[in-house]
Amino acid sequence: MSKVSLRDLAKTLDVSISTVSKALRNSYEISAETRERVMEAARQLGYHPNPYAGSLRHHKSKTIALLVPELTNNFFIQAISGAESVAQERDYHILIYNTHEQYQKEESIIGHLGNGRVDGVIMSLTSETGRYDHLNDLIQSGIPIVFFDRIAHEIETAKITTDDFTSAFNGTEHLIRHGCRDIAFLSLSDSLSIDNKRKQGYLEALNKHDLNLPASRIVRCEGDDAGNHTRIRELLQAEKRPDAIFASVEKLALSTYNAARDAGVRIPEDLKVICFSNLRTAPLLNPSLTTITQPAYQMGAQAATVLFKYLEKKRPVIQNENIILKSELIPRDSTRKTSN
Amino acid sequence: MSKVSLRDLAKTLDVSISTVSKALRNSYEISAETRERVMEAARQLGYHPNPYAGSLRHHKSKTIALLVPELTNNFFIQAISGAESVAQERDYHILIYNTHEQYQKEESIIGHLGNGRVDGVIMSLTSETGRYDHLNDLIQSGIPIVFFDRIAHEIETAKITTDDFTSAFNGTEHLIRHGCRDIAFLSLSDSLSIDNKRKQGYLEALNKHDLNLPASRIVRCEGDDAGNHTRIRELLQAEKRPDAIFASVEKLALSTYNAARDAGVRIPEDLKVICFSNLRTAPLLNPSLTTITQPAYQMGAQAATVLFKYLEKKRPVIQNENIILKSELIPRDSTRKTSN
DNA sequence: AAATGCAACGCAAACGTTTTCGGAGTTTAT
DNA sequence: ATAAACTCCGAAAACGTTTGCGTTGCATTT
Repeated sequence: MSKVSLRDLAKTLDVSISTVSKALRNSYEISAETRERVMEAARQLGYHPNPYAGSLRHHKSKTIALLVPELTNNFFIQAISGAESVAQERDYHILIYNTHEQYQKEESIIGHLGNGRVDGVIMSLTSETGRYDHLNDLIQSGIPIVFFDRIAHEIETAKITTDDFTSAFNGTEHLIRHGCRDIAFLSLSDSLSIDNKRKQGYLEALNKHDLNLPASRIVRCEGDDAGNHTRIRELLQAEKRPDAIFASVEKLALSTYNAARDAGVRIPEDLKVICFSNLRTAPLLNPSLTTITQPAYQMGAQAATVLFKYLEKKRPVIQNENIILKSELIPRDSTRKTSN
Repeated sequence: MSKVSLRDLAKTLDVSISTVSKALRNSYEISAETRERVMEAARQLGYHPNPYAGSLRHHKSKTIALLVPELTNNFFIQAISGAESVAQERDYHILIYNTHEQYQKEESIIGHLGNGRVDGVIMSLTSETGRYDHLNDLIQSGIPIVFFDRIAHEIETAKITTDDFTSAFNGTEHLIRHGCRDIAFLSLSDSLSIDNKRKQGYLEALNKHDLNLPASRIVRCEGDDAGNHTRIRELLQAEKRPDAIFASVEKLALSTYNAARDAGVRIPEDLKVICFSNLRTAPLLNPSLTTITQPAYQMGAQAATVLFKYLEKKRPVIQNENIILKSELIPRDSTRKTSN
């Protein structure tokens, strides 16, 4: 039972190809009787239309691309899961690409998406991405992009984010209320919008509470886990170590846990830790980890919903729009007040 | 700058479409001079070939599908990541589908993959999947499938698994060596090959050590987290509770941690826990979790490698082949020997 | 001078659809 | 009875490629 085409159906039924095609699409031009015959034969022979032939005619692929900077990451996975659910409902297909936090890969992949392979793109930027020509080119060629989390402000389109500034502000205040005065901020990138917003929220909270900290309290980390580990360990073993760490992303908090263990620094007695995270095991950690949890699944679902809404129009140019969802601060033991 | 086709290039260069096409593919039929002119123009106008036109001609899409029963799952994500890396190297594209542990979805998605959308499939079965007609049909229609982890023995093709029997055997012996005599096994499915192998390994170890346990020590769990939680809590609060739990999958171990906390059962003093898991935070849990960790990334990469090897042949019929990778037992505190 | 060879290019078919248009046959209206 | 309208279907173009083959012009060989 090899592939069966319209032509095959037409031949066995002794009608024309166009009749078969119309019958399958319930055209009014076809009599009920032949329609039934065609349908039956299609079922019998296991006919499935060749998607690419249709794509070629319609300039629609019913496929979107999903670009993320990291795959083994709870946040992105949940977002992907959300987008996938919406796509499955709408009979869309999802091509997935890992940009590995590399601008060069992002550019290359976006380039390959040019000519009709996908109808639209959902993406989160690389931590290296500082210029947006490749993205603008794609949009110019008629393929809309919806951003989530790591967005490009400069591009006019729909962007799904969370209240990063407020969350970071609240998170920092949470630390201050629990007795911290020397809070280090672990940053991932200088070019990323979310990183900057979180940084600003952190600084604004310090400012409100008249805490003057040296610029070195903002520690710039990288993709490399091992490097981050030693960087954080040095921070914790320095002359004057911070009494709290605000990790801008989950993996930096995990590195902090490991580094603290190595350095003999107790959490939360010696060091309180909070971070943005979608870790399911946060309540089970030792100690349980205080997190700011983003609605990752909803962000992905929302991004897909917005994209599909526009894709169903004839000329899909997405309006500039900022959709901001709320994150949730979940206090746990890593920021628990201690006697000393 | 809208989409530019071969025809557009031909028109601006005042040559025929076929000349342009051949020039771009470095045909010997084209002079070096025109070849350069064409290349330059293509670069200038940002020409990218329409992938679907090519697919239509060649019956090759350079695309594969990846079906997993769950997305928010560390094992599957790492496997996906491995497959994606290999695919990106080879310029293949990956369509991703979540079957949500539902046979019906699996069947439907497989059905839609019939006519040329993909060149091949990499998948892990649903816990509900007990019949394989849909998969056989797909293979009959010329689209090869490579299984990983949750495989279908009945289908002749390449299958990537881990040494589930041995790992479960060793894991159970590990528990026995650490003083456990009443070990419960949390199972996920009766139809899944890996679940059965793990169960057999568990039973064989019990047998070797002359431990006779009632059949009720094998607890059949489900997809529903809440249900599992109460099921496990009841197990722990029963008259005579087990002194160890062997969770066949990660999420059942996490439910066990939660249930133990609810029931006031201490790990590892009252209950030792081991499980198959790819959790990055296993060392950071309270207590740290003893795991049998599968080489998930390598499994995905391996599956992709095997698939691509066959796809490059003319008639891709995959030989029956069992590729078995080794899992690693990593002892941690959840199975630590305690005084009492 | 005629025949042959070769280099460089264009024609056209094909992949599997969808859709416009026209045509044949039948029914309805005048 | 003739014209008009309607029903049902087929022919063919188009989407953007690739490729076998034919064609042209020129140089080389006899």
